[in-house]
Amino acid sequence: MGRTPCCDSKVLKKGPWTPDEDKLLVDYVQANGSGNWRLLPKLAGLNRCGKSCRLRWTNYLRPDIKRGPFTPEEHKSILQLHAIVGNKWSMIAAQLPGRTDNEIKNYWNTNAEARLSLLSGATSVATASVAASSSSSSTAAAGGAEAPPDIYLRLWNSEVGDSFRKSARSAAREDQEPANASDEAAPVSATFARPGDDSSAASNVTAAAAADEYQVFLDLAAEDFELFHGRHGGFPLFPAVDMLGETSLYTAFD
DNA sequence: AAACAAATCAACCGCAAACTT
DNA sequence: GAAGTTTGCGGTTGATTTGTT
Repeated sequence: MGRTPCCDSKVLKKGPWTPDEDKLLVDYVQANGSGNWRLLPKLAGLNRCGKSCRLRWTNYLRPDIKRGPFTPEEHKSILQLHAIVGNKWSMIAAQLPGRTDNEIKNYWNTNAEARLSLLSGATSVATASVAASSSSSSTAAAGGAEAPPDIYLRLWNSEVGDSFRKSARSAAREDQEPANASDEAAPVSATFARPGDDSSAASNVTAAAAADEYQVFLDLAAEDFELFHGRHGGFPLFPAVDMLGETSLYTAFD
């Protein structure tokens, strides 16, 4: 799918914004709203590409931006949320009012060393949990199916998931009689088998069925429960950070 | 005070999803 | 449904600031 370059004009300015440019942008957006970012620079009298204007506005000029150092609470939230969703900076930012994805991303990268040293001592538990979540970005980047965040696995293995499996199977039986007598209880290990995960030597029908069920569950969670909103997310039904205490990998950090 | 290194963060780039025609 | 356009995201870069020798 082709696309024209955003900043194809060589005369458009790049680099740091001047106070005058900031004022032009703020005045225009406050008067007219952001609307079409591609047209905005021309309308606002800015010699910038729309992409640059949008970035400047969302990361710096927006009136609700909270500047200054991260509070301990924000720090904790970032650690916990990252353990669950991985490098989904926009999702993390959505849970931290006034903070931008860029700011959080910079903060995270800036503190990488300290983080790693903590993790190195943290974590047999962390490995499993973080692996499930961090793979969401790596597999997605590799073009594979995006792995779900850890919260889905927890839901899947909770009473909610249990209930879902039962209802799904009863529905399947109605569609497909006689029932397969062996499908009653998928092995516990199979509850972690996700589509594409063929690590099990016995990649059998039961595991595949469990994986299919899990995918349906994910679809339901995304579409019907609306756990994920917007382009990539935001999860308004996401538990408050304190509720994630049991999955916190970093409590020793405080 | 000068030179260098490290840390920080604003901004850019390319990609892909979402949207429009 | 296909093609084209716009928007949003995550990764990365590079300029600036701060700290150290």
